[in-house]
Amino acid sequence: MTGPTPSTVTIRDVAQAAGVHVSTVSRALNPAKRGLISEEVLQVVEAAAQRLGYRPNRAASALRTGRTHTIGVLVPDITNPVFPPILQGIEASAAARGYFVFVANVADPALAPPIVERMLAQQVDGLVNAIARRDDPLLPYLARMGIHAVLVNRADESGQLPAVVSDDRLAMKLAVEHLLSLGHRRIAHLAGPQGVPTGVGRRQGFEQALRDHDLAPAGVVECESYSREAGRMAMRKLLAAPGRRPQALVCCNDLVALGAYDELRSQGLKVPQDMSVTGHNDMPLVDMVEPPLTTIRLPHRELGWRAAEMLFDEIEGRSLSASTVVLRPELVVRASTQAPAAPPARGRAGSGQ
Amino acid sequence: MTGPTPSTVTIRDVAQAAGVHVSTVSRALNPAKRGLISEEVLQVVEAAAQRLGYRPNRAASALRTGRTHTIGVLVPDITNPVFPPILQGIEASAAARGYFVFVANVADPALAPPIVERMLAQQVDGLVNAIARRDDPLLPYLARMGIHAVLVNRADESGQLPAVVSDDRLAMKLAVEHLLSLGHRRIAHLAGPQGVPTGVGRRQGFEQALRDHDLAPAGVVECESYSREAGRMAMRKLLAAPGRRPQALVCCNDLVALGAYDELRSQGLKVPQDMSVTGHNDMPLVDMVEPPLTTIRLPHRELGWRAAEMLFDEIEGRSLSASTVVLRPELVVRASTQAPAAPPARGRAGSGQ
DNA sequence: GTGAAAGCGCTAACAG
DNA sequence: CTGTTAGCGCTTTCAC
Repeated sequence: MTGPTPSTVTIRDVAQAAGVHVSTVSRALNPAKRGLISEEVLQVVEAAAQRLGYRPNRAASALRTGRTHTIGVLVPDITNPVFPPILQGIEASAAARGYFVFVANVADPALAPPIVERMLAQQVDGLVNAIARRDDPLLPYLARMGIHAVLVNRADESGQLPAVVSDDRLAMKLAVEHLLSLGHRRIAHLAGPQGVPTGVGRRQGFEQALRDHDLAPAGVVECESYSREAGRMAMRKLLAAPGRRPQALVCCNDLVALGAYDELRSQGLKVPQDMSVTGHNDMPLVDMVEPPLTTIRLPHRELGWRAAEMLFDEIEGRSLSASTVVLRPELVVRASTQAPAAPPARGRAGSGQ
Repeated sequence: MTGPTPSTVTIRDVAQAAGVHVSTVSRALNPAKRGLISEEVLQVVEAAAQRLGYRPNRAASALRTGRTHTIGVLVPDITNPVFPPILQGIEASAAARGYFVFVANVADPALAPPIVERMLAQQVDGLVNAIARRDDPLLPYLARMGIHAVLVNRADESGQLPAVVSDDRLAMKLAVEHLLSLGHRRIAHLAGPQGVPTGVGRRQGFEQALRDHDLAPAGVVECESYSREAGRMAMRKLLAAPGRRPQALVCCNDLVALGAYDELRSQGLKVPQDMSVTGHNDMPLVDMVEPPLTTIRLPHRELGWRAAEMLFDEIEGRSLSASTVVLRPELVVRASTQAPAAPPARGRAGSGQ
């Protein structure tokens, strides 16, 4: 924002103005090398650069050094409220370390390979991958090519690439034990798509948590996606199943839980009186829906931040030992969960049993 | 994803493998110039490129051509649900035209100039700016420097840069006339920060809409930001003002409306019985809060898409004539608005008046 | 239609 | 400490 700078002033112009050689300018302007330059020359060069409005050309230095100070981020859907905070964490880390972030919305997994190709053509220094799937061919590809990459939110089950994730088993344990402590015994699960790691991780966590208390699921239905509509369909399926209706429902995600709300309401059932419901993610506004949703809160921003930090460390040669970082989720209790109603036609027992 | 490509294979390697000169390879691989090459050479070159796993180095072509096929996007807060759809639109347009998008979260306007500097150093071909403020020094700077830039969501009041925005006056007119048609006469406004264009545009739109019906605002309070907490504070202020309580409230934004909900509830007032409330943006889940929010829906994704298209056209020399594109918002009626209660101590009149 | 040659702006040996 | 030199990979005149 200093004065009316015309256009392309190069290191050569600065050198000329300062009366030194271009390489001296290069060194003077490079924080890592300015120690090699005498104080007075430094002054002159900086003054000249300032005065001319010099702005280094990263494309040129990239060509020479092979480093662009640029990373790519792959997300499945920016519009899903889980990702903006993750992105924010990544971006904050990048900004702090002088990197820029390409964001690509990879709506269809089939589009991932060409997008990655284009990113590599852009010479990105590394990738943060939030679109990992089970048996994803992209993962071994990245590993084999030696491309710096870190996964976020979804882990790499084959362990080839480092990842930063939330503890899905713990999350499910928290939800299940909360419901158990309320007195529920017939607990069902609306599971995430089994093609993505979080989908299976949470389902297994759910089942394990019940097993730890010698209980079995009162139903598990897989959702086609992590969306409200998919949640509604899954809920419909669950309610149509034979046998006693579950007392409580653990959902793989808040949107799915809200879809379950939709279906329950349309069938004349009330949350939490007729069924307790829990979500996962604690996305914005789930505290304002009716009833406010009991859910699991994830440190999304930190997920992104940590993943980016790992990536930069790797890029810059400070490779860590820890290959997978697991962050702790936490239970947030709201009004969508309560003790089950007393069994009908048996008198109103206390909460004893 | 084709075979175990080692690392840096260049145009030179392809030329050698194909038995032609590098410039021939360059031409053959450039869609705009392949017409200059004979069919058979084309085959050979493409086969060689394929076989060797050649991937063009954009940093090199950028250095040569001055074009990076890269744009920068400046948003104030990725986490605000307004921006992800805008970003999605931008990204979709970019992907379709072979560009990548740097996303920078500019939390503090003071940080904008250095971020823009860094983006220009990265040789971005242009900028989409969603952080314009009133009297923003960045705008004349961009214009003066001849940097390709398009504003989204917030307009440039000085008209120096093209912009794609929603029609804020129309939005307010829709909200106000909806409330008038319900029978409200004492209508107040929680206004957005007057430092940003949307804040003043909506306030003016609100006032104008009332004036068109020979009415005056029943109160206008400015929020410190577009947040729920700021909405709550503003609501508190409005309720503390002397005079009769407004019957209806037009909010600058959904989050602010939800903050108003918070405060109304804590003062024992009910929406919509005691006060009708409208929002703006129709962000996800406002249809699920209690009561579901009447609001104005904006074509956010299209806002982003159009802005990006304008930018690319400008970059590629197809400059448009239209400098500002104004998109139409639409009213979405839900349960937070209803006819005012009959005046107390006057009997229960019908909805006649 | 294809080759030759120069050079985009910068950095990194290698002298001195 | 500073100057010299070469060249990163690609595109683009200019010849032929």
